[in-house]
Amino acid sequence: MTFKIYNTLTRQLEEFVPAQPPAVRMYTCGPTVYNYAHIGNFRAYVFEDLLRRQLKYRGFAPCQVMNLTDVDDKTIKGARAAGRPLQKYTQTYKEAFFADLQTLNIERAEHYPAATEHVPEMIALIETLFRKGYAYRSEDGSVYFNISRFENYGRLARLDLAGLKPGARIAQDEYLKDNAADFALWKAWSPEDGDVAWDAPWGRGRPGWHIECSAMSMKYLGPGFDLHTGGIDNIFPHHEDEIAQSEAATGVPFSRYWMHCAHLVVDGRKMSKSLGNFYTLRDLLERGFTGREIRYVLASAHYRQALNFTIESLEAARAALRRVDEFRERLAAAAPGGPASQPDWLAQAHNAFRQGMDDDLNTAEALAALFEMVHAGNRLADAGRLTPVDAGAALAALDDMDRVFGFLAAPERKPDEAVLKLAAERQAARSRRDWPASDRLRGLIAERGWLVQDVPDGYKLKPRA
RNA sequence: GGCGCGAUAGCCAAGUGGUUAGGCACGGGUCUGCAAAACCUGUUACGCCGGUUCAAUUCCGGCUCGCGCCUCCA
Repeated sequence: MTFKIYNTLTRQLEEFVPAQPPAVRMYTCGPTVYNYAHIGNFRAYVFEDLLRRQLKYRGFAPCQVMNLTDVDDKTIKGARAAGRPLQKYTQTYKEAFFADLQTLNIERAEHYPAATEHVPEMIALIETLFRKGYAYRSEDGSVYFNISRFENYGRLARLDLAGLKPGARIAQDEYLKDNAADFALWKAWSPEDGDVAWDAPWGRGRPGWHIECSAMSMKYLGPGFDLHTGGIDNIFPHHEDEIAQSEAATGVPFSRYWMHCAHLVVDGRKMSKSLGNFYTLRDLLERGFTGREIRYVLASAHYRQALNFTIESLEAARAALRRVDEFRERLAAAAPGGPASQPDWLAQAHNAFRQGMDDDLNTAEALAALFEMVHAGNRLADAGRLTPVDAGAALAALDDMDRVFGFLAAPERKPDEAVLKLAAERQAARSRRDWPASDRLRGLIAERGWLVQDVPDGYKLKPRA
């Protein structure tokens, strides 16, 4: 069995074979730090995290670079509006971004280069493009890439240049380019930029968005690398432009595999502030959902399929995870231990999990395999036929699957003294068969966020979540 | 206009030329002082019209509806 992925470049399912296994050099387009990232952004980051974890699971050693765009139109505008220096402004959102990654149990990449710290590299790259005749300076001091010089332009997006229709989205008079389809490598300083500017041989200004990713990927991964990922909307123009710039400058193929994550919609509609269906991660946490539940929802659909995100799906995630947690608890209670075992029901589920993930990260299939395992294990346990050895093996399988899923481990929460005391009082009331007092105490405990469950030999306290 | 994607049960969501995906919700049951939780169990769906085929939700064609991108949106 091999790890297959859908390569946007060829529009085909391909076996993933990095240039120098086990190393995998991968670049993932990161956030523009002008605001809190929203749930749609995080779908892409969770997808990339699943990919990263799957690579590790398969024995690869990823070196992942995720850029932080901390200078562009939006960051400059946002900083001005906030009346703060650009660096201070973006710092706030960089920190929020990393906190959010942690909330979602997203593993850290090896490198998080910030655009503002790599301007010299970008200038050098643009100089190379000048030298090779791909770049030109316009009257106002901006620099553009001449796409007519790059014959493969449009290959990734499958766009026919002749079919490009200059439409409403392009302000023809905004920039002074030779060809409307040319894109900016460098933007000449304008008064709105304030003190956000760098000196370059061709004039003062700031780098364009695309050149940032080319310069930083080359610096950390070399001129050509294995895998590049991002949101589907980045295919054109961002990734197309990255390819053009990079290959024009280096003469070697840029990324060999490209993977793109489909969009997330909320309640079946594109997320937008005016529809009131726009969520940041923080919004959802404030509503009482956990990062774990959110991660589950984001991971539960195939990454190339539009994901319909709803509050109900978060509630479904909560219930599904509770079931996994109960199963895990049950396994742990079976006093597992002894020699390793691999009963059929477990091997089957475990294999189905691997096959699902190997098949272009089919998380929905892998998740189904997980629940097949829960189901089979519970049945055996109910029948009193789950041996401690098999329970231990099942626990190990859960942990193994969680290397990729990253949401199977139940967070530990301990009730405080007051709750423990109430629960003890309730138990006392129960033993003297004082049901009204017992029920009243159950209510008090619930108010403190805990659920009492009566079990044969006493009671259990569960967070109400 | 160009390129591309989708339509699967109440909701979410895989997949397959014939054999139960899975989750949530709901019904029934076990357990329980009552509950809750948990577990077991049940509900057999593939937009429309043609075609190919012994057999189509799956392949082909058309249609309808919805969505994305088409110059700096994950």
